[in-house]
Amino acid sequence: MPKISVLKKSKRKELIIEAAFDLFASKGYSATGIRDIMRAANISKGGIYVYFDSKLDILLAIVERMDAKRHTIKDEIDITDESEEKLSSYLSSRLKVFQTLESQKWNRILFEFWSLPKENEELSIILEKRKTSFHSDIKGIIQHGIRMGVFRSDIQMDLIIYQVMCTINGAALLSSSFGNVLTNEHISAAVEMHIHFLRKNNNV
Amino acid sequence: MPKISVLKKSKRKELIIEAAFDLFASKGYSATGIRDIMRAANISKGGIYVYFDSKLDILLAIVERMDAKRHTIKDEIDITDESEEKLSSYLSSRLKVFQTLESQKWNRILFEFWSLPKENEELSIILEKRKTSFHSDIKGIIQHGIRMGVFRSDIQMDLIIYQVMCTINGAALLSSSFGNVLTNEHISAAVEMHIHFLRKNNNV
Amino acid sequence: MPKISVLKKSKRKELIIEAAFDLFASKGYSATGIRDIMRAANISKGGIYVYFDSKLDILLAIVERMDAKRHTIKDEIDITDESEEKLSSYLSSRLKVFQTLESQKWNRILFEFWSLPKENEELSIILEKRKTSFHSDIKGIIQHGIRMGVFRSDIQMDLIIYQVMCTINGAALLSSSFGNVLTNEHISAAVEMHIHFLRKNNNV
Amino acid sequence: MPKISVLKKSKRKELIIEAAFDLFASKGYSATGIRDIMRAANISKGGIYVYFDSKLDILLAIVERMDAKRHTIKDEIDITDESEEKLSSYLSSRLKVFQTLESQKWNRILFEFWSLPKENEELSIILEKRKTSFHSDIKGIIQHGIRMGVFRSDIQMDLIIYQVMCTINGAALLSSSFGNVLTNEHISAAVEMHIHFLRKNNNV
DNA sequence: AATGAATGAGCTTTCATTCAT
DNA sequence: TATGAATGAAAGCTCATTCAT
Repeated sequence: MPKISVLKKSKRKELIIEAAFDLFASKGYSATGIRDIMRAANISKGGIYVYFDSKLDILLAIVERMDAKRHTIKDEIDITDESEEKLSSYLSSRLKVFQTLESQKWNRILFEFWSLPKENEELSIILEKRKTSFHSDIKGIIQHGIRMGVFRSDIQMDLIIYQVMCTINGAALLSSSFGNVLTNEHISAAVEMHIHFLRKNNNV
Repeated sequence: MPKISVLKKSKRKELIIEAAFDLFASKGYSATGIRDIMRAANISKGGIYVYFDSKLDILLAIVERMDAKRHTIKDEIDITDESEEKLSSYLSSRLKVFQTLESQKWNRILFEFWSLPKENEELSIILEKRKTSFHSDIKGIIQHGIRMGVFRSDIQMDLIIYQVMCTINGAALLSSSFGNVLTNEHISAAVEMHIHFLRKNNNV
Repeated sequence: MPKISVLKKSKRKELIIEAAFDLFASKGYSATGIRDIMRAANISKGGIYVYFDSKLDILLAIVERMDAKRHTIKDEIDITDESEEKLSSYLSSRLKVFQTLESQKWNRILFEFWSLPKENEELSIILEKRKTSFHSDIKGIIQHGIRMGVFRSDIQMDLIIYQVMCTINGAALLSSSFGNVLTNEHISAAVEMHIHFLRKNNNV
Repeated sequence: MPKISVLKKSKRKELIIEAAFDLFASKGYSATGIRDIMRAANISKGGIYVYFDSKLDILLAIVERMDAKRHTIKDEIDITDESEEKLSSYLSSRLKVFQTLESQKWNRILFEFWSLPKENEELSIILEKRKTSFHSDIKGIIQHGIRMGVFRSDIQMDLIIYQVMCTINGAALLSSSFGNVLTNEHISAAVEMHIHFLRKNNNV
């Protein structure tokens, strides 16, 4: 049996994560067996347990990565200052992510766990945190817009946050699970609609 | 004599479907075992296989039912005539459904399978059909609005359909899996935003 | 595949216990696999789990039996009244048991768990109880003898109990694990020695 | 130069044996993993296999050592001459050993293998030898006592040997596995009882 | 129609051992 | 000599499904 000892330890771990990521995305976490990962990563059954304590541990490593990337996106957006642009840029950044294949895979994995009961506490906490920070991100942006006098203040904060979250989550679902490609035009239209609705001097 | 046993038979089947429906919604399809269903439906293990060929078969029966109900909703809406109202009523009807516990359960089940579509061909076809008819429903309503001269025509049909689907699916996800309660205010705001965006004499 | 459905449920359970008992005695508990038991009991892997929750559960069932039998022995002895005879009869009954093949098997299983660390709490408690009741049985008999004036009272109770326990446990070990056959002569000699040592008018 | 490395080598080996000895005694042989030994001996997994061919090989090395020590004990006793004292001193020496922590550890290891003798042939032979030499040691001492006219000759040799072995093995079991501390008083009582039984002018 | 004992492929995980470095 | 990543057989156990009753 050939031993790929040329690959460094970290490379091997990376390989397993990537293989598992693809499999979790396409077959689903619970339908993916350690055997599948082992075959895809070209490693023996026991070999996987050198790098990970359990199947769940592999998932957690994947989720950690997703989180790291998500933070990167938010940080990039935070630099912009003008309020209306801030929402536009936040929304379109978030949606643009869904155009990547990687994000589509991520979302598939996420949906499996969001829709399932809290099997694992650690995971539940991570996902709950994601949701909360998601919510507060949007809140912050919109509040800022209102304070700046660009957004109307006669609308309940909660309602608009809900709507933005609907759009983002809906787009995530459509692009990742339903196979509807999300084009730049779709994104622009979505952004336009939300801004339009929020803008102050809108004669309704 | 035979009529009673037929009735009894269908009652038993009904019982299994209902038990499975609750379990699939709360624990998830793959996490639900035949044992769980058997206990919940107060039937023996072998007894289930009198009415269903497999666990998947139970799911399929559930999905079929969901489809039947969905059509009912659409048919009710089709009666209204005036265009703007038509979209309002379609959208709010669709969203209102998500306020019911039953729909939340349905969505949980659906999401598990939307995110893992390739497992079973039969199921994939059903879900694909749902999506297509969903799409054409919205298309029809908006086209009608444009023809009526109430909706602006300078916008690409595809984009607005996508947006409506995002909102609906996002609301489904939020209400069923994320635990965000969908109030009438949320619905009104969502409807308002979409109508606002589509209305003809909107000075952008 | 032939189904031995003629055998009643309890018979099947009995079969598994007996197969496991023999295997645990000859190969040891931890060296015996579920697969070994399954083959010996002519049952499928899953079939064992119809009757027992785990491998440990099988062992516990065996230990329960042992306990039941042990109590029978003690109860039989309790009937005798005259003190010296009481110890003789207790000691020789206990030792005679070691002549049976079944007891030898039991002891082998016991020794594996007595010498091993407390892997399972439930088992530890059972074994600890056995030891305690063992100790108090002997104590009761000897105290009675002293009260009756047949045994000398100048000896420390603790020492004689320890000696009796040494002899019994040593005989158990020799007969079950070392293969030394325990004859009636051995038993008589052992009894004689202990009585001799305990008798009142012994000029030391 | 080579001498130092030989010394180092044996030190390493020593270290492994000691670590394994403690672990086998406390956790049991089969429950102790190579990982445990490796950590306790501060050596890498592969490193162990430089000095030992297998886990069993480590055990064999431990058993060999035990044997060496046992012979030392017997040799020390052989010097004494007067018969009654000879047995007293043999018995009490043997029992006194059980007061040491090291011997308790040894016994725990031994009991695990005495009760499962067929696993390894080499080990079986060693243990069988131990038993035989044990037997002949006692035989020699008692025969000598009879020849000297101190012990009665109306008793079957076999029976008394069996009894002595019972006491010794019983004490080993009680002290090492049952946690019953063996005091000097226990030992004296045991010796006294045996001598008492064997002495010539005993009016039974 | 209904039961539940029985099946066996499948699961994740462990572990003594090997071997390229 | 020493390392530890890699191996793969085997472990205990689960579960949808079958089938004699």
